[in-house]
Amino acid sequence: MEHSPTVGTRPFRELCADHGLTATHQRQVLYEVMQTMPGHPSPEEVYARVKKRIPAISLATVYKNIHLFVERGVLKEVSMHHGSLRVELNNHLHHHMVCSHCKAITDIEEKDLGVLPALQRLPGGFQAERYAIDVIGICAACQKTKRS
Amino acid sequence: MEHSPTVGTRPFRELCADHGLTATHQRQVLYEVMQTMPGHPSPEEVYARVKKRIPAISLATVYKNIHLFVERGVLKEVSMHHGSLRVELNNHLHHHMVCSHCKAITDIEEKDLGVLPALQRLPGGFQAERYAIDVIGICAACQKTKRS
DNA sequence: TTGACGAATAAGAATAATTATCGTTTACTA
DNA sequence: TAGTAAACGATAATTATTCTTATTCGTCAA
Repeated sequence: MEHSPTVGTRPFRELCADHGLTATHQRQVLYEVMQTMPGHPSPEEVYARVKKRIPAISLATVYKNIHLFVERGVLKEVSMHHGSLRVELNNHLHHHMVCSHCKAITDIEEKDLGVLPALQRLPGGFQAERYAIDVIGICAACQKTKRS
Repeated sequence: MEHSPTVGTRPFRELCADHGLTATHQRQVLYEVMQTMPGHPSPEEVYARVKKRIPAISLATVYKNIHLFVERGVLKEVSMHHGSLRVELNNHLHHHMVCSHCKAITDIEEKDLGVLPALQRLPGGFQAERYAIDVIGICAACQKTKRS
């Protein structure tokens, strides 16, 4: 099975350099796997997928690198109404709709939600970097199965 | 040590009745303790405080009643960029500023943030009930202790 | 009022999720 | 290519959450 080792590799190395991370094989696979999981995967789910490509990888490594990615801005932590850590790639701007009944999280585009006014001059000298909006309510499926 | 058992008791019983909860001693203490913790306490922190008044209480009881309070709308779950559940009294409308460095959460009034346009007609037939905004950034204290 | 019944509760046990530790291996720099 | 710091993997420890069960609470009929 022929493949070019440089395809996809260079962008990842650049990404690591940009974020001050050393580029390890495990991290690259972790990152690639998460690119194929567009939702809000749990660490266990990511681990299961990565294990197919690196059977010897440890769950602790997955946790450590997820936290590291979050810390360095490669991933974004999704505010949780789950029982476990959830993340997503820090790609395009969107927010979340959280069903208060079944806890499902779905994405909503910023344009479908409207934009907040400027984030300058917040109380206490807080320096804003971004904002995350959770719209909380009842999803369509739960509306059907629920009386009143 | 004399104290009037009705002071503070009746409002709590009313609150329970309003939310369809039976008024138990543990719940009352839990509620009273949380009133003295205006921030966004974790279950462990609440547990530590409650234990001073009810040494026999179990952490599980704290968790269960916190969840129950959230379910019935007495408490509100704070969207977390913490590793653990955080709650607050469900009092007035505000959002949160989360420091991505020290994880502190401070409240921000809705008027200081601006208001979102209407929440009608969301994609997928999602029925919105409320929204919660997290402004993520660096708090004043962390700005000082951080180079570049 | 009192006692039996059913529902709701609290405690502790059990489980799940996450983090810390530590010996070994790997990646970057000179 | 050797030196050094960082990362890895295994597993233990800790923390968070759920489950189970004995007990308690409130109600209602006698």
